[in-house]
Amino acid sequence: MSSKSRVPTISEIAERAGVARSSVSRAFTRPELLSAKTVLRIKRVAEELGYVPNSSARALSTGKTGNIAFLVPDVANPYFPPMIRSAQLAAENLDYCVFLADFEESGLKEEKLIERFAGKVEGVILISSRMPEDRLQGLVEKIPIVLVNRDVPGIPRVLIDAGSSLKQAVRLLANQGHQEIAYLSGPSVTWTNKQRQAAISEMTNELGLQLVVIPTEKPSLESGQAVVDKIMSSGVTGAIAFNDLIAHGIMTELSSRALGVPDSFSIVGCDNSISPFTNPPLTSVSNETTEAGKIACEMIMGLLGETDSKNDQIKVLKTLLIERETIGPPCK
Amino acid sequence: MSSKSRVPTISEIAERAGVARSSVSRAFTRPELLSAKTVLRIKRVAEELGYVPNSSARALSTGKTGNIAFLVPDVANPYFPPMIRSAQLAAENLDYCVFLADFEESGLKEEKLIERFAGKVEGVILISSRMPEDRLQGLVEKIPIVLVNRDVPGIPRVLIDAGSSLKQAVRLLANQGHQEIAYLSGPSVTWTNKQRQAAISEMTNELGLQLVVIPTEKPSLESGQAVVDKIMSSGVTGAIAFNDLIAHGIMTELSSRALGVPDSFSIVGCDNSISPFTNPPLTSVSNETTEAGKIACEMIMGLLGETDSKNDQIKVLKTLLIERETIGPPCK
DNA sequence: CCATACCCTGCAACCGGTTGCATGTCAACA
DNA sequence: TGTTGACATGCAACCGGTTGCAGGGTATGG
Repeated sequence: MSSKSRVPTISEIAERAGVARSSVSRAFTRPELLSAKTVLRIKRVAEELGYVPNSSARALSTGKTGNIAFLVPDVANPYFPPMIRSAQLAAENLDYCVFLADFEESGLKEEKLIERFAGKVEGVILISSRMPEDRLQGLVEKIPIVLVNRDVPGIPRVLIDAGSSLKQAVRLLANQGHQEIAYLSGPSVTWTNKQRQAAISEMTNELGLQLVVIPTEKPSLESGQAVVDKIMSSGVTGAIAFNDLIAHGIMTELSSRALGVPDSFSIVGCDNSISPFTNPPLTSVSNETTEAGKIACEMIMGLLGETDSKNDQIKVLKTLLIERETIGPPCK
Repeated sequence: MSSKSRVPTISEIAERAGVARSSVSRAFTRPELLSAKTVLRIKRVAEELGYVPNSSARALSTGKTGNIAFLVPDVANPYFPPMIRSAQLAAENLDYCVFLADFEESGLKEEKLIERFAGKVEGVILISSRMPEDRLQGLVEKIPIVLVNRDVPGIPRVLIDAGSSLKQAVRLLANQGHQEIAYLSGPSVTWTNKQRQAAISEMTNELGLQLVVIPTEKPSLESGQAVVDKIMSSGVTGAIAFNDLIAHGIMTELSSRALGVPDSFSIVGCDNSISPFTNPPLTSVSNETTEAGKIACEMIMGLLGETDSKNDQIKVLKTLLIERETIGPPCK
């Protein structure tokens, strides 16, 4: 047990510098109220003694902790890290620190985590929240919340709209001659999944294609691999997956059965997370997750009065279909 | 600006329940000191009013914030998220919250972040720290620190030893007939890179192979792609990369030049992060990052007196070479 | 030379819990 | 029935900052 050298308090600095405690406080928070000379002297003494303001004490008297929480369904899903990073960066620029937590795709755990963070943060950013709408509405009374990829009226939110890109993907498949395609759906409660499925469904109807919806257990590689049998027996010739991980799982499994993509089967991913690096490169929907994280953070800061809140209650980000090499004509 | 309903304080609960403030406090922290009846009454009132203890106030008087910080060089590198998740989970079980920050592979930023967190956390877990050793030694006087993949005497640390697995990989390449191989090195200041390079170098010497060390700019896919020209002109017939990302970048670039793996070139990755999913599946070194995160967290808790500290100053985790399909005979 | 105003600094209360110590109550025991 | 001690609760100081208000000093203008 190494003995930590104790940090000096405001009182010790005050004594050493021959001023009142309040002056020391002001030297750090509102130096314009003191004479330049005094500020300098105090800062010198503080430096010398290695003074660091105690943030619990500061938080107690100001009521501001300088922290926010960032909750994601699964840190290991490559969709989220870029968002985490950009949000953290944005927070850092305003001297905020960010707690990260993984709620493991569970609305219950999500709620528990929020409760735990409640006293420690000034606001919460919820990514792909699984909580029931009424609980969210209740929560928002107690703490500022910003949602990403969840559409609840009255709560500030950032939505990434993959709809038009997915419609374009359907059209692409139709142009190649596909008549029956599958949608490998993601977590059924999420806004993201509902929105993606709706867009695809709308477009297949419009073009007169047959759509088969096949649920997956999790938006992971493993779930993609596991669902290949169902795809094969459904008779479809192409598929759009909820995300790149599922799509890639399918590619891997097909490949192990000596079925090539796109020769034997066409496939489209979503999120552009790992798609540039698959072999062959996966056609996918690119979205600005980095931008989304940044905006979400700015929204929270707006709610906290740290930045000018333009009171943008909702921000929708566009996406782009990136055509690569996994779509071809149907193979029967 | 939605009006947040104010949280009641201990005083209001006390008044409503007809007891002293201290009793309310004890009802939550040391209920065994009060009669069961009183505890019940207080808790009921608290529940009713939606009381949540103010953690800043608690932190101020106890000196314990209940937070730790977890710093990684790059959140988006798939090597780290599993570690982040397991550490967070372990912390959560002991009622700790974890701050996450990305120091962008920079020792300077790392130091700045630690400074910022200093007052807010009880301890810091540093992953692949880039800070100079003397700075770390200085830091450890001020705050409990646990290192992962950095070997500084006197500071508790978790090391993932890929050495023996990489030696095995060299042997595998030698058995296939390779005479000259390359090591695509990672961030030069990191313990991980030094250790990996040393192991490979030792084994190539022992087996009489020629080793070419080719530096990469970052441990990323892009850097892997960028370095293919150098590899080709070096005349080697196989390579071991610092990590899977670099290895996969190389595979992608080779593939776009119509050079197949392992027919035209043999390659080995490290970390087993994306290797199961590349095409062809990449031979790589598997390591227990999940375990490492958990252990690091337990070590910190040990330092904080939360768990029995077995005073394990150092923990080394073994690795395993996973043979897949990217090693073949040399092609000249 | 005095009044006025401004600038700088100190005083003291406050933020919301925690905790050592004192006090009061009641049961058990002699 | 008086003494002892365990148990339950209250009192008040304390953690380390922040901030409204008051007061002293100095410059400025009449």
